[in-house]
Amino acid sequence: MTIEDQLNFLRRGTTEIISEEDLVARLKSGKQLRVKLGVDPTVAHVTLGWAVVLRKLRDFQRLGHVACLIIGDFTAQIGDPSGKSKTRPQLTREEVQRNVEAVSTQVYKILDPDRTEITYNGDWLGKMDFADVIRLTSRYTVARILERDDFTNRLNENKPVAMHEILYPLCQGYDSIAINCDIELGGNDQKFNILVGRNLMGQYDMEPQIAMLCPLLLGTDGKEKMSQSLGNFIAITEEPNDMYGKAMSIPDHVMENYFELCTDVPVDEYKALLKQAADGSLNPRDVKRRIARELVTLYHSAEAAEEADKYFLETFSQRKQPVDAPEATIPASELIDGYLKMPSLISALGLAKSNSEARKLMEAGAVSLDGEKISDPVKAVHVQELVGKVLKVGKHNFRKLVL
RNA sequence: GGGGAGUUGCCCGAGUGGCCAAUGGGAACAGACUGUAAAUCUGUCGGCGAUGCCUUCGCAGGUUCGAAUCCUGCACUCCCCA
Repeated sequence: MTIEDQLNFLRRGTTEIISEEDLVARLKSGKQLRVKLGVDPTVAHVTLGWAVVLRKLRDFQRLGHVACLIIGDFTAQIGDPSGKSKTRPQLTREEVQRNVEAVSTQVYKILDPDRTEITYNGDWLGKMDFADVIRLTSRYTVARILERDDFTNRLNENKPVAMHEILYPLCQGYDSIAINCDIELGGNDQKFNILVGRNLMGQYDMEPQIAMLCPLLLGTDGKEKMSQSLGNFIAITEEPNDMYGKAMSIPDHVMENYFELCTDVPVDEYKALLKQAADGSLNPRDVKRRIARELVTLYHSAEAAEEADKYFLETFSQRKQPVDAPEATIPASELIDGYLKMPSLISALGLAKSNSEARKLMEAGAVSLDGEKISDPVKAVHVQELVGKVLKVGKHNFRKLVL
């Protein structure tokens, strides 16, 4: 691959490279580059949004470079203020530990383990004493920290900004000092933090890192960035049918975003598909099916993608009952002389949060048995009327009832 | 250190003694419609063995037949002054 080809390959799905000349120079040097990505284990799932930068990191690995993944076990306890309009709750050690365990295996669904170094920033941040912290803070000014919109906005709105939050960029910047990488990757919202790292490296007489920024993936709502706290996310560990279904629920206008950032479909190819969808020669739904299939293929397999596609067409497009709905055992504890009430069954099967919710769903006509609506929540039903039938709650949930 | 304002359900935000499980908006969920969506219309939006009962309006006490609403203390936040 020529340098030009490498650059084009790396450019896909980035918004900004600071600076591109530096990147070219380092690619030309021919040495194995170290590429830093810091992630805070604040959540227990790797989402597609997070996968965007992981995939970019993997792109570097494919070119023979090394991924330096920093698990922010220390910084997770502070909470990154980026893009946040309020102070984030500080996580406890136990919560962080749980997330670390979950996440550190999930990342290998994307990364090549042989070219990945994982470090924990608690190893250096956790060892600093107060004097070290003071020394670090003396390298940056209050005015420069307050340049950040997240803080000025909050100050203008008379909302609190806690002291520890303004230390966050310095913590992340210190990570860059600690592991001294060539490049730091991050989402667009990380620009400020990454540039702080770049500046600090200069202060410590190091070659400043190159900042490489990826756009933020929009969530399945098509409005906000994908995040676990907003619930608009797709996790890479999601079951094939769920992953497929969620992908199908994204609004049309974010399809390009998903193609570019979440799949390996060549640019020319997806542009052509989107054009056809726009001029009406192709049903946008079928373009979206392509995205859904690509995703399931990436994180499961091509076969799983085919099956999810089939399942989707049957249950959603044709509104049929799936041939093989997951089985659910009717809990014996719900039975009184062989009878039970539907709301308690529905909540016992986890299809509603409470009996009340189940009752309300029934009254709204959201519950059916073998295609027949049942809306009387009070009526006692005998098990024999249920066994072998398919219970549907809402539009997505089917359960074949067994004893 | 002094003075002032505030804390309500997932979020924003009404409510200043009974008609309050608490107006309104957003989110979410469900129904109809559809291309799966979006948009639109409709309904739901604390819990329960449910024409009733139980727990909610920062936390803890108190006044009252009765408190989200009044009093006391505590915690937290913001503003102005120093």
